[in-house]
Formats: sequence, structure tokens, C-alpha cells
Amino acid sequence: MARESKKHKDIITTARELFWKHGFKRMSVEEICRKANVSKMTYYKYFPNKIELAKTMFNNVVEEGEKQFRMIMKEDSTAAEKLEKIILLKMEGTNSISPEFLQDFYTGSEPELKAFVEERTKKTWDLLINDFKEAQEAGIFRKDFKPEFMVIIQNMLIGIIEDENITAMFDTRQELIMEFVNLIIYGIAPRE
Amino acid sequence: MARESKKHKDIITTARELFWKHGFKRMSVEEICRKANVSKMTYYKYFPNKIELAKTMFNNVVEEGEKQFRMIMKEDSTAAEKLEKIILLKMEGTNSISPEFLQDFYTGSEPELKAFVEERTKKTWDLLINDFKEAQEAGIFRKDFKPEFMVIIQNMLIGIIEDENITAMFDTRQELIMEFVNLIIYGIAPRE
DNA sequence: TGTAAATATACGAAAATAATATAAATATAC
DNA sequence: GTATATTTATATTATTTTCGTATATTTACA
Repeated sequence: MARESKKHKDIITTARELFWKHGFKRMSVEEICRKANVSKMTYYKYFPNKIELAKTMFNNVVEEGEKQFRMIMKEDSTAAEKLEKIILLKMEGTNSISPEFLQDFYTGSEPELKAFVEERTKKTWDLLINDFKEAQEAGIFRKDFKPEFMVIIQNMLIGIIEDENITAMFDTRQELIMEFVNLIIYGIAPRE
Repeated sequence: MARESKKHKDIITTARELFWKHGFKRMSVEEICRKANVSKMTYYKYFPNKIELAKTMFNNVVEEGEKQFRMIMKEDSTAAEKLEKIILLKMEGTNSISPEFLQDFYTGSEPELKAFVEERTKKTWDLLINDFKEAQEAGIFRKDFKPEFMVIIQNMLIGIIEDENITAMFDTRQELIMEFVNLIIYGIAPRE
């Protein structure tokens, strides 16, 4: 009963792909098994039910995101560089959570999974904010900036990316990110 | 009972989005109605069942693709320009058929829809090949080139786009397309 | 107000799904 | 080659979901 079994891993990565793309409800255990080349019986050897698979999968993704985030924060780099890397990380999709996956929860069904996701997300935010505070104390960010404000910045970014009027103003995504980072880091006041 | 009803259109465009993204089986009529802001009853006023909706939707997409294709073929332009535009059209997704949508059929389920899609696709190919022949007779393409070969070229293109080793060789998608078009139009023999 | 269209709701039958049980097949270790 | 442990194929049951219809209500609108 090796917990690091190949099949076990296959199930999780397949689940991530499919839940991410189509959402939780739309995917059946059987289809996940088929795509992962695992029989249903081996599936139920590792996971007691469908929800538990989603939890494990989500947990893995969040943990991976946390790890990458902390790596960036520990790097010896400026605030602008850090922020840019964090945004890129988010946009690469490794860290960002698929709306398809979240959709099911916010329609009211699957309250157990919804609670789990919310709690886990909150826990992550606490961690990230703490890292921000440390970086702040180390002098990387302005002292009177509230790290909790990062949540709001995240939402701003999402809004900007989804706004076609804004994206149309830039030739490349990179340019848009740099502009955004500069705004967040330096504000709109002229530099001296 | 206006056949050009707004609701009727809403259903089709929503179905296209969702079938395209998640496939036929995974989408329920109810969810399509919900996303299209149409009650189930009005849905069944316009469509007798789920398959008929998929057929209508597919038909619309193919017809739209045909129209755009013929427009390009009728234009006063060189073979290279035409081919490039056709490829771009395909890549924009307006014309290309989502693999998610096709997947259900090739697993054996839904034989009726499978038959319909195959027949409709064949009919389209016949039309397109005919247009190619006309263009050929008009001197736009080499006389001893078999238009039926276009099917094979299509498959080549799909293979190339999905091959990361190849796409990595080009900075932009445009470059890759141009290279491919040049190969198809002029071959690899040196130009005099 | 009166008429046509759209909706919400409920409903039954059929199909799909989650989860379990059992026997056969495969792989691995000795 | 045999024994042991995994994995699979298949069948099964209870529970949901889904399809498609019927009815009663609400909305649009002329």
C-alpha cells in the first residue's frame, strides 16, 4: 500500500486536468479512471469517494503554489521583481484556481467541498500575508503598506486581465504586467 | 413562432460554447438552458431533443466555415495568400471542430450524431474540393495537384501545431504558418 | 383588458453514477 | 516455477441525474 504509488499519482494528475477543465460535477469517477488508465477498484483503494479526491488534488495544487510563492519571496530581489514573478506565476495557471472548478461550489451544491476549498484558501492567504509581512520588515516593501491589501490587488489583476479594452492597449502580456507592477510598486506619482 | 427568435439563437450559441468546451455527453439540456437564460419549456418548443440541437449547432458552424472559405477562394489573390488565410481561419477556431465535441462520438456512444457529423463533414469536403478544382482551373494552383490532397495537408497542419518541438522553433505563430505555407506552395526546391 | 409567449414547477421513466463484491488476470518476489 | 500481492474486468445495487412532458402561473405586449 505504497502511498507514493504511480497509480495514485496518475489519478491525482488526471483529476487535476479534468476537474480544472470541466469542473467537479461534470466529471465522473469512471471517466477519470479511464483517462488515468486505472481500474475503478484501484481508485477506491486509494480514495474513499469522489470528494476526497478533489480535496487531495486541490491541496496539492495549493501547496505547490505556496512553495513557489515562498521561493520567490526568499529570493534576493527587489519588490518589483518579486511582484512581477508572482503575477507571472499566477498567470501561468499553476497557481490560479480554475473558475470551472469553483463554479460548482458557488451554485450551492457540494457544500462540503466548498467549505474545504474556502478554508484551505484562507489558510493559504494567512501564510502568504505573513510572508509579505516578513518581507516588509526586511525592508523590501513600504512600511505603512498593509499586506492584507494584497487580496485586493489580486482581484484588481483578475479584473484587468479579463477586460478586453485594457488588454487591447498592449502588444504583449509582458508589457501589461510590467505596467501593472510599476503602478503597484511606485504609484502614479512622478519619480524623482 | 418566429424561427428567428432571439431565444432560439441564444440556445444555439450557448450550446456551441458548451458542447465545444465540454463535449456533448457532459452537457445537460438543463444546464444549457440555465446558461442561455431560457426555460426548459421554450427549449423543447424549438428542439425535439438534445441530439437535434447538436445537429443544428454543428450545421451552423460548418456552414459559417464554408462561407468564409468560399469568400477567400473567390478573392483576387495568390495561392499562397489564400492558403495562409485558410490556415488562419482554421486556427482561429471558427472553423476547426473542437476535439472535446468529437470525442464522445469516437468512443462509440451516440452513433446517430456520429453519422450526422461524418456525413456533414464529407459533404463539406466535397464542396471545398470542388472550389479548389475551380481555382485550379482558373490557374491559381498547379494543374497536376490533386485537390483531394488538401485533406492530408489539413492533417499535417494539425500534427505540426500540436508538436511542441516544432512550435518551439518559431517565435510567433505567424512565422510558423508562413513557413508551412511556403513549403506547401513552393516545395523545398530552390526558387529560380 | 385580452391574447400569445415564456416561465416555474412537478413529474415519471430511463439512464447514469457512486460505491461494493467477486473472480480472473497480471506482475513481482522468492 | 510457485507463491504473494496488485491490478483489472465484470456484475450488482442504491441513489442521482437527466430527459422529455404536463400543468399552472407569470410575463410581455398590442
